[in-house]
Amino acid sequence: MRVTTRQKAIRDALEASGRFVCAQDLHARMRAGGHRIGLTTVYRALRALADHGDADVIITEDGQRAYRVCGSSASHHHLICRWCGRAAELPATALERWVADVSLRHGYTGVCCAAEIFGTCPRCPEPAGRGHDAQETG
Amino acid sequence: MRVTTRQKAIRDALEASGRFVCAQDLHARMRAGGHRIGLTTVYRALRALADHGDADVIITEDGQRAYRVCGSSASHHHLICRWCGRAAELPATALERWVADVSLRHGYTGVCCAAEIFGTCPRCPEPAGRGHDAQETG
DNA sequence: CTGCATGCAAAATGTTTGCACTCTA
DNA sequence: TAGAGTGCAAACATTTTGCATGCAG
Repeated sequence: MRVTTRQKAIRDALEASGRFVCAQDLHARMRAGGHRIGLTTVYRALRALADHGDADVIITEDGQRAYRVCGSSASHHHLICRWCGRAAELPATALERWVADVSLRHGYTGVCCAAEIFGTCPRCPEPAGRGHDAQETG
Repeated sequence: MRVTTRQKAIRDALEASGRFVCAQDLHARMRAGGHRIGLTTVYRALRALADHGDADVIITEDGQRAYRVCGSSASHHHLICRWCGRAAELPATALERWVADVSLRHGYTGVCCAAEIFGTCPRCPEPAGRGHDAQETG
C-alpha cells in the first residue's frame, strides 16, 4: 500500500467507534472531528479493509453495510444493539455446531454463518426518545 | 381491505415461487407470467404482507429485501441457497436457546434473531459457471 | 358516489465508478 | 517523476412517495 494517510485515519476512526458503523456514519463523524475526507474514500477504505479481512461487514436491518475492526477473523457472530450500535462478540461454539448440524442435515455446503443478532443492550433500556450517542470507545 | 385483486395475485406468485424472492424478481416473474402489474404495487403489497405477518422478510447479502410466504410466524430461521434461492426452514430450538442464553448473559433484551444462513444447497453442487435458473416453482 | 388500490414518474437513499488532481515513495 | 490515493460529481440500483385514475364497495 502506498500512503494510508487517510486510510489510517479511517481505520482509526473505525477503531475509535468500537462498534458497527456504516460508511456515511463514519464519514460524518470524521468530518465532525475535523478531518478533510470524502465519502468515496471512506467507502473505498472500508471496502478495502473488509476485503483484506481487517474489518467485519454486516448488513443491518435497513440493508446498509456496517463495518467494524476485526481482531480475530475466526468467529463472526455479534449481538448488536439496534439503538446504540454496541456489539458484543459471541464465541458461538454452540451456534457453529448447530449450523454445521443443520447444514449437514439439509445437504448444504459452503455455509457462511454470519449471525447478526439485533436486540437492545443493557445501556438502552428504553427504546424511546433516543438522545443516545454511546461514544464509549472501550 | 378493499380489492386484493392484484394483491392476491402477488401473494399467489410469492407462494408459487416457494422461496425467498426480492420485489423486482417477483415483479419480473409476474410480468413474464402475463400479469399487468406495476413494480410499486409489488413493493407495497410485499411490505403490507410482511407488515401483516403473512410474509417473512430477510436481507440478502446484497442488502436487498427478500420475501417469502410465512406459514408459521414462530420460528424465523432459514438455510438459504445463495445460488437458487431455495430455503430450508429450520426448527431452531437449539439456536433459540443459544440466543436466549447469550442475550441474557450480555443483558440484551428484545432480541430479534432472524438467522439467515447462506450456503449452497445439494441441488447446486458446483458454485462455478452459474447458468442456473432454478425456476422450479414447487 | 366514495375512496382506497394501482401505476407511472420522480424523489430519496445508499453505493460505485469516471476522471482529474494531489501527494507520497 | 511516476503512480496510487483522493475527491467531486455522476452513474447506478433499490425502495419510497406524489399524484392522477380506475375499480370495488
